[in-house]
Amino acid sequence: MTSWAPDVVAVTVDLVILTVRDDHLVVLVAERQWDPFRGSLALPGGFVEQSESLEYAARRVLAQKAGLNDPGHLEQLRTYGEPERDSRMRVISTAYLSLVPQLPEVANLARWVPVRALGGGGLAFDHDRILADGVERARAKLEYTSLAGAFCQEPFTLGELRRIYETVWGVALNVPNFRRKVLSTPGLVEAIGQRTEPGSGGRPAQLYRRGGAGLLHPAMLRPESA
Amino acid sequence: MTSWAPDVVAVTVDLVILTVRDDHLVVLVAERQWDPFRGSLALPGGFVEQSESLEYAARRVLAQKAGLNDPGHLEQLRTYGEPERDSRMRVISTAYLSLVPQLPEVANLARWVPVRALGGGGLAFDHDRILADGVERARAKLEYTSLAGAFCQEPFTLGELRRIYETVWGVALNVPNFRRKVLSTPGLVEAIGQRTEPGSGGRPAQLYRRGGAGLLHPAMLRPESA
DNA sequence: CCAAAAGTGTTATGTGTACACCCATGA
DNA sequence: TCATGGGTGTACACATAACACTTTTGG
Repeated sequence: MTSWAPDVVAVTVDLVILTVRDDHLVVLVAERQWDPFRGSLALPGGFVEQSESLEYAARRVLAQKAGLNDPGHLEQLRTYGEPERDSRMRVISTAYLSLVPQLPEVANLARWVPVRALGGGGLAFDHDRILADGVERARAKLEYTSLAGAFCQEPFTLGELRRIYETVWGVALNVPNFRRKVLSTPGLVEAIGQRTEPGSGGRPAQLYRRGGAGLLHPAMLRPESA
Repeated sequence: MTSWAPDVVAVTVDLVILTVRDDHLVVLVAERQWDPFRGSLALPGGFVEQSESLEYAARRVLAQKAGLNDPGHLEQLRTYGEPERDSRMRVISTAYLSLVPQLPEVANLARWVPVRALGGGGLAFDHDRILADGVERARAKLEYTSLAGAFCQEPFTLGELRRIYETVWGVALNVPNFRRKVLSTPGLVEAIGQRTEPGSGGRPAQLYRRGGAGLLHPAMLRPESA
């Protein structure tokens, strides 16, 4: 046994937190207070502490920087480790993807920005790439999982659920066929036996909550994507 | 600016290297020479050096420990960062998944072991979990990508390609339907206009090479999995 | 009355699946 | 002639896509 020791690096977590507001897919970003990239927008993130797991660190950042104590959905996205991605030191970052319902208000210095407004550029570090990966993951998983429900506040109508798909995918879906597809997929949604209060024109809709199924068989296919 | 400094941890890469040999899905493992887990089997891995990217580190380990200089396929799998996963120090590990053709021989101290022989237990650290994640990723990606070709040495027959799917998925596929499915998927395979030499009974088969397509539309569905 | 959103019915089209059958080779 | 693997044809079940139509609300 020698006195050799491995190189050490700093490890962070960065969060892609998505929700749908006013028919726009929006992401939570914060303005950086210090260099590098002072004044630029960046994804919420933080260093991983010695005795916490990566997921625990992600939940801590979610609570501290976004005020979210119960993320509807949280999954690991990918790890980014290019040597020059942070000019200060060697930092590798494990990104997490969180999908939350519309409810959260702007927290601290963070705010919601439409993904399309960022247009693939403008975030600090390699966060444009991380955001793009997160959005693509979310789009893909709507197809074969029940993840769209994570964007909805319960109870929800099938119209609200459909607008989630349409917003995230950026396409229009056929209304009657969407309804049949959702209802014929076991465990995707469960009717709670109530209707919306009439109030804004149109027939009151039945209300649903998320079902127990995680994976969809067969998948909900998106039309040739936009 | 204060003198605060982030916690630092060691970062490693671990590799799940899969291939198909004799109709078995096998993984490359090495016997550990030092504690902890001395004598146990573990996935090939190594520390990430200061100035190399994670993927570069994975390629270096692939070359050094497995003698593979041109992996057919290499992708990031997931990052594992539980605080107690390595008793010596805080180590987080980014796992990579590599799929290679049958050709490679056993290298150095590493050897091929059927995944089913490990039976979900027996590897050092949390490598059972990493292996399970890698196998599940490979199984899933056969469905919607052209990844099965990465297991084949070119040129290959449709029968060989079919046995890849059957071995990885652990199911039997309908022979005529598999053929039509593969040939009707644009860019999956390309005929090279030659046949196998007759020699072992049965009609000589046409030979193919991998096509340019990465994603399959529509997907190759696996029967209810085994 | 019309507009808007929910919800139902029907039909064409395409894809997956099952199975019968033929072809080319070795033993 | 049989066994083995390659390769073709065909019919049925099922899912999607397109569109016409009805229901229930507000203006």
